[in-house]
Parts: sequence; structure tokens; C-alpha cells
Amino acid sequence: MDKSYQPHEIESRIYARWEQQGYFAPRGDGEPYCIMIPPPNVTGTLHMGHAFQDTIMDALTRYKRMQGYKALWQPGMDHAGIATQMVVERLLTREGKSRRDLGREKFVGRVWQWKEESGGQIARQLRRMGASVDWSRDRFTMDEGLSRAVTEVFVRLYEEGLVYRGKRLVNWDPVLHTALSDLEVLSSEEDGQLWHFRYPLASGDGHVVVATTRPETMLGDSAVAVHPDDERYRALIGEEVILPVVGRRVPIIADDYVDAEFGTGCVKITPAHDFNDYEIGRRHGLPMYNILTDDAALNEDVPDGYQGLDRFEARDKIVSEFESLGLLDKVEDYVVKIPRGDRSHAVVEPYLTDQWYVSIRPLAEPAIEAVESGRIRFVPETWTKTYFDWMYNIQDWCISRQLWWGHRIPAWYDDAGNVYAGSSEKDVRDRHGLASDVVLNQDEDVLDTWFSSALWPFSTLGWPDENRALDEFYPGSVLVTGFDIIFFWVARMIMMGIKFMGDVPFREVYIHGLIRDQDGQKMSKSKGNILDPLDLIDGVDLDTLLAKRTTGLMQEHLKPQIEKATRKQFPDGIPAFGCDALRYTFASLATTGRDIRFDLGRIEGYKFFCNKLWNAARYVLMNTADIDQGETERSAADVWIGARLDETVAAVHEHFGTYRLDLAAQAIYEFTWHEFCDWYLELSKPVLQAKDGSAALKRGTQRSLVDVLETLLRLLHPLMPFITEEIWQQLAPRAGLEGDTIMLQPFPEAAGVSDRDKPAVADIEWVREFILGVRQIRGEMDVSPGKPVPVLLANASRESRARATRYAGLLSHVGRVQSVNLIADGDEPPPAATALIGEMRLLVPMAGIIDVDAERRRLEKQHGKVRSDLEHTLAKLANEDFLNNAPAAVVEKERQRRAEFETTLKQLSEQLEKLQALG
RNA sequence: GGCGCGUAGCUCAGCGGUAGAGCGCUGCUACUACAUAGCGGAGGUCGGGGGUUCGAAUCCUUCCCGCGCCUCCA
Repeated sequence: MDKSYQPHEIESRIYARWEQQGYFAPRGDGEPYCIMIPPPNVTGTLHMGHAFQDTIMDALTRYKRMQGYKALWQPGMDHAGIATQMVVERLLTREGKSRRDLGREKFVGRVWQWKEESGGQIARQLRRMGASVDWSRDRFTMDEGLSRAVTEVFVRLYEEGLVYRGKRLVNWDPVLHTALSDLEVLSSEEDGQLWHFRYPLASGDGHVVVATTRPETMLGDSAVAVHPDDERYRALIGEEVILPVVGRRVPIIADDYVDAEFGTGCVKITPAHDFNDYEIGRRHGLPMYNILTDDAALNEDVPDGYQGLDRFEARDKIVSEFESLGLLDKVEDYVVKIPRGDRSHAVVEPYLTDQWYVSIRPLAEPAIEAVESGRIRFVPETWTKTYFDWMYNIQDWCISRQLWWGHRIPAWYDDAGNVYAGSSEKDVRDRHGLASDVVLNQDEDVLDTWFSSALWPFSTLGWPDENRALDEFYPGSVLVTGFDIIFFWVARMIMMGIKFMGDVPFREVYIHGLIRDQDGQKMSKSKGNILDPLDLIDGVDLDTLLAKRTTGLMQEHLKPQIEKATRKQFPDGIPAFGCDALRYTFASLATTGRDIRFDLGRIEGYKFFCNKLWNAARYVLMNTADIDQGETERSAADVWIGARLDETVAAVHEHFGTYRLDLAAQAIYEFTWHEFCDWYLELSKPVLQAKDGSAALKRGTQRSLVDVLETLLRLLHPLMPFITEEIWQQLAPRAGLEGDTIMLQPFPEAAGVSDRDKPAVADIEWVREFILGVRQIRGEMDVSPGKPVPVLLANASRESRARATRYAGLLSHVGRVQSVNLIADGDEPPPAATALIGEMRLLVPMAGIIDVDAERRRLEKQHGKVRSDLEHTLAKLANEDFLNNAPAAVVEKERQRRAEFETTLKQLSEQLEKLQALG
């Protein structure tokens, strides 16, 4: 083995072999275990969030696979309608063309071409992450099978009346020219104004004042509303006002929606351009005046002079016209929520159009029940609140998009305006007995991308065809995803799964946090703070990193500050950490919180951990080359490390079961570094290096080194697949194992520590305390770690004396103890530094070296601390309430503590007296 | 309005029984598995107040302070 850990070379070689050998496919006849990958955008690249999520899914899959489950991690990608179409349109723009220049068919061809070019990127990244997905089952939401599932679902829902077409107010993106669902609209606060307009009463007797943030919409007003109980306006209800500029007479109506306290308590109602007004308009049967075009300019139904104006130009013009008419009451600064499309960032308009909808209530009810009844469990549980909150208030889902890239809506129209849904034009004709001379035109629109994503848990398994995979792997075991798509995706999968499969799509939903940068900012291209997971694995120089962050920026002017920040944070680029270190970092960040700051300091630490493991393996391999099958005898240290390993295995199982990969990672780290390496390897040295030691004892230790390390590798494999495989390949023969890969070895099981082993475990704990005591003295007295020191024992029990003799070898070798001698009760000790091991005083005589005053100060400090601890304990034990109310075990523990403190104090006092005598 | 967060300089565990880890800081060290290391050490009234409890970082708080995300008003 190389002297240090070199991840790059190992990783590429190992993954290729796993894949060639077909290790990722479900195998055996164990219970099925299935995770569906949340399909990333086919034309995108994996970002840190994906890499984090993939690490979790891979760890879970590998864990279950090793446990003998028939494990499937289903891969695939999403066509991501709007996002992908935008990317390709942008490419066309650079060629000076638009999608309309190409026409629908050619444009879609162009998108497919782009998909082929860029689609491999994600797969390559997944491979570099070590993802053990079953590539043979790879799916794409637009492939033939999944498209068939989409059509099937649409047609069935249509036939049941759960999909309908209607003219409704939708969120309209005037740049992309498509409807958006509520979820695709993001609102942000921006500085705006509140204009107060006077609307003259038709009676000619005065006016009412309405306040608006969107003056131009007054061109589409069809009423003014007040609260029915508002005394100020009660007399006016039923009267009319004359809309200035437009000249239309509109009624004053009463509606509970109006908040009398806000503004003037008088609201203009524009049913065609505001969601709340739309509802009021429907309640009161008001006319709906659409005043906009697809581009959000004003249409021909507005007065001359406004037609064709952009909405924001129209706003200014309306305001100045009101002003010149003397009808502008006042203008206030006001913070308004501006809705923007999540892709285009254009200001979205509520707009009346014909769209397709899913009638969602009938689907939502069983989906709510599934979570209420516990058939689906959210982890952490708190996310159920978010889920319910949305589900109880869910609105019908607008599923049509005016795009070209996506599943075309399987609905046809005849000249009479009749609508037919079917899997194809032929299917429609057959079903409805339509003659061939009846002209049918297919709907131009495509379906919301999330419509196909909602079917992912069963469409990927071959639905609607019945087949074995569907039987075995539906429902999936767990869905791993971020809270940001609980509504977009999780809820919809639950609804569709229950509807079409008759069962929930997964038993558990593990919701992880979102990866943010070191300052807690969301990582995004426009912020210039993105990190490519592969750059953390392979490293990247500063220039390449700068180029990645600044090319193709939407907002070119941000470039200088992004460059500056990047140069400051990564003056030398990013060093290579390797995949295993990155994965371990992600695992340790997988806590229950919702924000995860990615701090480069941690990944470095885990690279060091890899190196530590690597070198521990080198030590084991170097020292077990001559291992043979002779008789073995286990040392106390062998027993001890076995017990500690067993406890670690148990902890890891528990933490995997509760999705606390951070705790699992921590438990393994602690064991590997601070028990196996720091102690066991050191304790093994005297046995292995003994010139005339017992051969059986040496064999026992060799066997133990190999077995513990081999078990540790299996324990660690789901989190660090590459380094564990690499080491395991070399270690397995020595452990007498014949498997081809660690991937398919059984995951370690905890057996529990037997009573027979407990004395040896206690002995080694005593040895550790002894050595720690010596080290502490050495450290605080600035005595070189290599210099052997003599030790005297005072007040040692029979057991301690026996242990000191039995483990003299360990003490001298690991603790660098030169000699151990007892002090009889009456004897005067020499000047010495002291450590306490229970009732025993451990003295290191240091004539000439020791500073008596320093040692006295040290002991006094300890004395003071123990003294205050004791007082604390005594106070508790003196408290009747405590004695009466606290559990017996807690009281007992407190009593033991009192005894320990008293012993310690006594020892410290005695030692201080002796020092005093030395003066 | 709903959800959540505030623990060592930094990133985070702990969530009813005397405050923990990693990194950083700091002393001593090459004793060949590892200097990507070893061995010591310093550092925190657990955002503040109030309450429940024998006991609170941990539970409560229509009380403050600071910070996120989602939702809603012209």
C-alpha cells in the first residue's frame, strides 16, 4: 500500500468494476428495499444538494443491500419542461433565432439533441459520487414507457371528471407565455406605492376613495366593494360610481372580504386581474374585463391612448391622468409583494385563459388520511405540519403549460368544440366512433413537468403494464428529498400513488435540509457561490473555479464582486479531497435542521480521517503478514476492542434506523480514531514486538487486528464505499474471506458484550486511566513524551496492585513507564507529581525537575474543583425534596458520586500535606 | 398569519439528572501505521426575562432581542 491515501486513482478503478460486475442490480430473495431517486433535470448538472441527497440514498441502499435486502435504487432523470426549454431557447437566441422560427417539430428535435449532448453529465457525476443505482433500469420522464403512463393517467382522470378544462384566472408568465402553477410563482417584497384614487359617484354627489398598488388595472374594474357592516359606506351600497378615464358605471357592492380597517375601507374590484377580486367577481356575478395581451401589454378593450402600452407605462399614464383630473387623493410609499415566475423572474400577471386543471380535493383527501393514519411517516415528524397545512388548503392544480417541450396533452377538439381525451387520435376516433372525415386537432399545450414526476414511483417500474418489478418494489421504502418540494412533488406522488396503485408510494419520507454556503446563503449561479461536488473530489485551480462561477451569468454586472469573493475565499483554488471524504462530510451534516452550512473545514478533517484509516490498515497489513492458523489466545486488549466495536455496531444500526447518518458517522469516527487507532493499535505493539512472547497471544492479537479492521470496513462501507473496498480487497484474504467485493458482504451485527468479557474490559479501562494520568503529568510538567518515568503507587488496592503487575508490559510500552513501585503507608514519598486513579495515588517522582510550587498550585486547582463538585452533590443529598422525588437510581448515583469526590479530596489533601512538608 | 432557528472563535451534536465533537488557538514531541500525526491545555451564566420541576441547555411562555423560510391584504 502507498504510504498515504490517494483517492483519485482508487475511485475510478473501483466504480468501473462494481458496475461491470452488475453489483448494483437487486439480487437474492431477501425482502425488497427500494428508493426512487428524485430525478434531476436531464440537461443540468449535479449541485451540492444533489450530491448530499445522493450520498444519503446511496448509504441507505448499501446498508440495506449488505443486510441482505433485495435492494433497488432506481435512477432516472426529468425532462424539466420550462427549465430545459429556456436553456435551448437561449442557445437559439445566440444563433439569432427563436423557437417560432424553427417551428414546433424542429424545436422539439433540437431539445432532444441537446438532451443527448448534456444528459450524460449527471450520470457521470453520479458515478463519481459512487452511487450504486441500477443503471440497467435508468428512466427518463419523456421516454416511451413513462409517456404512456402519463397519457393513461390523464385519460383516466379525464374520464372520471377529475381533469377538466376551464377558463380561470391563472398565473401568467408574460415572457415565457405560459401559465404557471401557484408553486412556480415566488413572491418577494419590493418597494412600491399605494395610490389613492377618487371614483365619482354616479349620483353626482361626491366620491369614494379606493387605494391600489396597481393603478393600470382600474381599466378593468367592474365594481367597488366595501364591508357590509362599515357604517361609513352602508348608505352607498347599491349605488354606482363612474370609472374615470373609462367612463363605465360600476356598482358599489358589499363583501366580507373587505377589511374596513385597511386603507379607506373601499376596494376597487378587477376580477380579471386579481385572484381575490376574481372570487368576489364570481360571488357577485360581475363582468370580467380582460385588459391585457399575452405580453402583458394593454389590449384593444381599453380606451384609445392606452392600447398597446406596456403595463408599467400604462401605470404611469393612469396616475398622471388621475392627477390632471384632480382625482389623485394621495400617494403613499408602500412595500408590495411582487410575484415572479421562478424560472423567468418576470412579473407574473393574473390572467384569464383556458387551461386544464386537476380537481384536487378528491385526490387530496385519501392522501391526507395516509399521513394522518401513519401509513406514511415523515422524518423528522415536524414536516407533517407543513404537509397538512398545504393539503388542507389545496387548490385545483393547473396542469397545462403553453410550452413545446413536454408531454403533449392527449386531448383532441373537433370543429364543434367537443373535447375528446385518448391515448392517440386513433384511440379517440375508435372510442367515440368518429368518422375519418371529422377533423380533429390535438391540444397545443403540454403538461406541467410535475405531472409526470407525480407518477415516478410507479411509472419507472413499468406501470401501466403489470410486471414483477412493480409487485416487488412498489411501494418504495423511503423517499429522500428536501422540504422545498414537499408540495411540488411529495404530496402529488402520494395522491397519484394512492389513486392509481391503491397504495401509498413509499412508507417513509426522509426530509433533509438544504445545503447553503458557509455564510448560510443559498447556493445559486447568480450569487456566484456554487460549488461543483466534483471540484471538491478532484480539486480545482482558482482560474477554472472563477471561470465556472462567472461565465454564462444572467447578470453580467455581478461578475467583479463574484470574482473578488471567490478569490478571497479560495486564494489557491480548492484542493482534492476525494469522494469518500466528501460523502462522509455530507453524512455528518445530515442533522435534523433545515439549513446546512457547507464548511470547507470539515471536509478537510474527513480527508484526514481517510488517511488515518488508510494508515491503520497499513499497520495491520504489515503486522499480520505472517499470520497462521495456529492456536490463539486473546489478550485483555483484544477483548476490550471487540467489546467497543460491538457497541459501535449497535449504535450505527440505531442511527441508520432513525436516519441520523450524522450520529452514525460520528460513532464510527470516534471508534476508529480514538479507540482503534489511539489505543488498540498502541496496545497491540508490545504483544507483536515481544521477542519472547507467547505465540498464541501474538496470533490472537493478529487475528483480532484483522477481524476488527475487517468488521470496521464493512461498518463504514455505506458511507465510504471506495476506501473500504480498496482496503478490504487486501485484507479479506487475511481474514480468510473469499467474496469478490465488500459491497455484498454482510453488514456487521452487534452481539452484545458477554459477562465473561467484562473483567478484561474493566482492566483495559484501568490501564487507560493509568496511562492518561501519567500523560497528564508529563504534559503539564513539560516532560518529553518519549522519556520513561518511574511511577510510585500510594494507597493502592489489592486489585490495583495485581493489575499493575499483570499489565506492566502495556504500562511501560504505551505509557512509557520506567518502573512501578509501591509506597508503604508509613513511608515518605519523594517530591512528585500526582494523578488519581480512583482510590489510588499515582506519583511520578521528579527530583530536580519538579517545581514544588507549580505542583501544589496544580493540586490546589484540582482540589478546588472537586470541592465545589462535592458541595453541589452534598446540597442535593441534603435536600429532602430531592430524596423524596428523584428516582432511586439517580439518588444512588449521587451517593456514589459523593463517595468518589470524598475519596479524591482525601487523596488530594494527603498529597498536598506531603508537598507542604517538602516545603 | 404558519413553520423553524439562536449551545466554545467557526461549523454543529446534545433536548429533564454535574456542558460535548470537529476545525481553529496553545504548549511539548520525530518513540517508523499515520506530522494529513502523537500527547497535554485553554476556551461556554447553552440569545434575554418569566414560569413548571427536587432538578432545566433540555418542558412551558398571547414576554422581549436577533435571524431564516413559507403564506396573506387592496
